[in-house]
Amino acid sequence: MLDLKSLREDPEPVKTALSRRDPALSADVDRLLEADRRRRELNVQVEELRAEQNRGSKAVSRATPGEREQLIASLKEVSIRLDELQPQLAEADEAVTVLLGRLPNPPHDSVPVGETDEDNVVVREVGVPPAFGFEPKDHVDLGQALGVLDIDRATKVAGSRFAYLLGDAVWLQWALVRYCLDMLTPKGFVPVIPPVLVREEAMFGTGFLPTDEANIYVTRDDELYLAGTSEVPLAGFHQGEILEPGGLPLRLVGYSTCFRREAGAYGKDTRGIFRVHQFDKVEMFSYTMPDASWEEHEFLLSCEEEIARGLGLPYRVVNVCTGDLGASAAKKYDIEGWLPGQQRYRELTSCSNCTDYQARRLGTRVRLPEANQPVHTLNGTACAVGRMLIALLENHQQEDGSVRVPDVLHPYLPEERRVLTGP
RNA sequence: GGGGGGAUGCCGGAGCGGACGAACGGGGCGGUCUUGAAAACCGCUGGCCGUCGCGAGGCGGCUCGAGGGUUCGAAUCCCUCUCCCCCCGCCA
Repeated sequence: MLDLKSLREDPEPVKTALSRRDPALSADVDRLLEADRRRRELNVQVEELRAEQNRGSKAVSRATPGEREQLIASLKEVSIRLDELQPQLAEADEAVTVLLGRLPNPPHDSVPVGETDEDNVVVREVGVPPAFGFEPKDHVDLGQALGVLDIDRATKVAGSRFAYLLGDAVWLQWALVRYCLDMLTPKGFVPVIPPVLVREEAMFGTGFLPTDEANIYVTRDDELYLAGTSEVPLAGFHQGEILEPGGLPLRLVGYSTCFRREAGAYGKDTRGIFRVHQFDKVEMFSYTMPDASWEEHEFLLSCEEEIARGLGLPYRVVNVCTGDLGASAAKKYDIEGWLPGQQRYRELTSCSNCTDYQARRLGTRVRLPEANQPVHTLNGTACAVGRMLIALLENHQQEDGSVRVPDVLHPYLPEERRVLTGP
């Protein structure tokens, strides 16, 4: 959510920045400012009446019985006028809230303008795609042959875009999770297993509602939403709280199952487990001082790269373009890993600086001498297990169909599971 | 699922229609005293919004779990919702 006060004072920079996402947003800002003007106008009138009412009420309590009746009669007038104005104010208020809630975070100047992921800008490439002396298989062929992946049965039980992970893939998942936690906790991240069913406030606060409503599962009887990422419950953790500056930056690393409807992705990535409705993910989340988030953003990215490098994956870092940014992000880096099965780089992680956008919606502030301010929030994928399994299987496959597990995971695996050889 | 009790400021806890933004205690901050500290004493100490002012700040509104209602006036009365606690049932 934007800061309405500063937007009033100087709308142009925000309009310019938002236009880089979508030129139509400039007009939305104008509509918002108009609604805000009306709201404040009514607000002044209502507050004046209320002040009169408050003064009058005190007078009533002090008045003699004789004066009382007349005073009450004149206050009744005030009360009636308030009854007329208040619904108008409520309406104006609602208009402002809706318009404000729909505006996305203005992108940072360094974000490239573009419409789709095709327009993302490559920041750097790290590692070299492996040269196989044979035709590399994709993760579906590898996984099924190794007996660690069963998609057909998942389709029978749950429908498309689901999978069973079996045997060594399960061990591998625990190893990946431990590897990430062991790397991140010394950097100050506190491990968290959060709720994955959340209320509307958390979904709104993180910016997934209203924009991404179509991609969120909702429970029918309890009005709870299934989180598509633990970013949601991790951001909601300090909802409505005022944090002390000494406690920042505050770093959490969540582990949770994630649920996504993938509406609008029909026909896209239908093979395998690249895009599924349910997967497990280790997610970093930071709360920072308002002036420290850009530094933290680079830090989170460096953590992601450390993990990818440790696992021996060739990857590139891309600066995600305006059209591909989520509503709450001011800037986002994706790490795209090389997938030999697809012969291209695909998104493995993403890392967003949401600046004060989520914090303002969530009411998470930091106590400062002049005035309390919204903190900045950031999130970054440490390991999306499903996609990481794809990358590991495809990059570390050998001619005989076996897969070598990277050394960094060996401490977490029994010796016989350090090379996947299948049944 | 059935029955009962609650939700007040950073924390504890009073108030149960009229000077209540809220007693009292604790904590925190500042000061006096002290070589320093403790103790004692004194003072300060919620959030949000609007408005005026270049500014320090002034004025006003809202806020006693949330939203409605009654009333000239609600922390206090009524309704709905949310959450917490206790008992019974069920249960990983």
